Amino acid sequence: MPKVSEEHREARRRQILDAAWVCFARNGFHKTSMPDVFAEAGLSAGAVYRYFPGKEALITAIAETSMRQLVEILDAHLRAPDLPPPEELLPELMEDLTALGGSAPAPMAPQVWSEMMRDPRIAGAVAGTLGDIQQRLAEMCRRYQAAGVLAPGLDPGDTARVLVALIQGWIIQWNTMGLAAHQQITAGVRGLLTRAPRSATHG
Amino acid sequence: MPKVSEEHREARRRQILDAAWVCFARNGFHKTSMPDVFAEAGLSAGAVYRYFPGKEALITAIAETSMRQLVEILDAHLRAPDLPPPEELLPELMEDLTALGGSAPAPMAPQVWSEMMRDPRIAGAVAGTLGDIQQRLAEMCRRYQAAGVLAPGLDPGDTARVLVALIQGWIIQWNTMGLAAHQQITAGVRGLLTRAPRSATHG
DNA sequence: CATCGTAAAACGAATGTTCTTGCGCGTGGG
DNA sequence: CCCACGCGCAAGAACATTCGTTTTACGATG
Repeated sequence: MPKVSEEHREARRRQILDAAWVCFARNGFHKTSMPDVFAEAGLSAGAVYRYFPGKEALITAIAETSMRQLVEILDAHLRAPDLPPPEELLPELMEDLTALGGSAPAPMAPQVWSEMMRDPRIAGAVAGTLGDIQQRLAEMCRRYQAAGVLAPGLDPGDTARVLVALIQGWIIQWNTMGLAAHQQITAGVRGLLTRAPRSATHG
Repeated sequence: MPKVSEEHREARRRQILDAAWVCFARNGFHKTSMPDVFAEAGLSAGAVYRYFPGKEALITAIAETSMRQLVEILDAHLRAPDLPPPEELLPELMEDLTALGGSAPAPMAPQVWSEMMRDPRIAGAVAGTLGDIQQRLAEMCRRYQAAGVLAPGLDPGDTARVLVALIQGWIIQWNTMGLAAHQQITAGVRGLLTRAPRSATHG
């Protein structure tokens, strides 16, 4: 017989995860101690350990959430009746990502990608979500090809992987080198894609 | 009066840095303990601390070195009489990077980029080198434009930043998702750039 | 009354760093 | 030329913290 409502339990989980998010974004996974999370959550050690078995569970949950944010943004664009022009797609995605948080997009992402290399549990929890991202971008490529604004000879899956890589590097540069780098990349992408191979000109 | 030759001292530094490189590549910066480095170097704690003030000095030195590797590869290409065709440039760079180490290129890079966000000393040590990389790529863009294989309207600096982002994401995906991802990106880049805006068709 | 949460203490393990010790070689007095 | 001295180098035990986690006892609450 539960003594508190299920919503209360879920709210506590969120409270803890939100606190962990703040701490991880501020100091990184490794330089964040569990007492840091306790303090940020305003909870005691016992309370946190009642909801999560340990620090690694917090990390994997946060890592998976951070990647899923991008999937949801892509889904929102896919649900819309039509996509922005190709040269505006990535800039819009970056703007949406920035709107989620602070001044730079996805501040958790670089350390997630770094951690994937050495922590199989994080890799397992995140790899599927990265595949989802690629799949959404491939679908967008197909739509562009159907609309005649992208060369039909391009493989959507391969092209999507290139876009994933570009997004990853974009996020890294925005987070490490600041807004100026972001604006340069925006200009560069617009310049490249407004001259990009389209069905109409290369079909 | 030094009791050992200067070459001996420099050899010891290299010995320690090489050991740190192996440890950091294997377990990451944070999951590598100083005793790990001692063991890998075959030296004692006192010996290592005689040559480096602490762990952070090792990290920054390794981080800077790892980024400079890419600069040197780019310089090698710039010294050559002519560049490969644009669609082969990035694949060749990735091959050169892979030749330096194991099965994936620049295994240190993702954690360096992640660490830049939170450690100002690493950011300071690496930002300049990243700027060097961008500058080399911009020079390559200018050469391509002069050769008429890249649209002259593109800003070399902005385009170079896009290439940096693409390389960063490429390295991440190769390291985290394996060789299959690399091959997909290679195919995607070739597909995009063989249809890329060139002076001859858009001039 | 069972449960949830708190506060605090304690846990062993592991961390980065320092300290003390002694080995070994270059050097200066014989 | 030889030998013992002395110093730089390295070793590795020992340092104080800090870590993640568990446990304790106690109060609040449904």
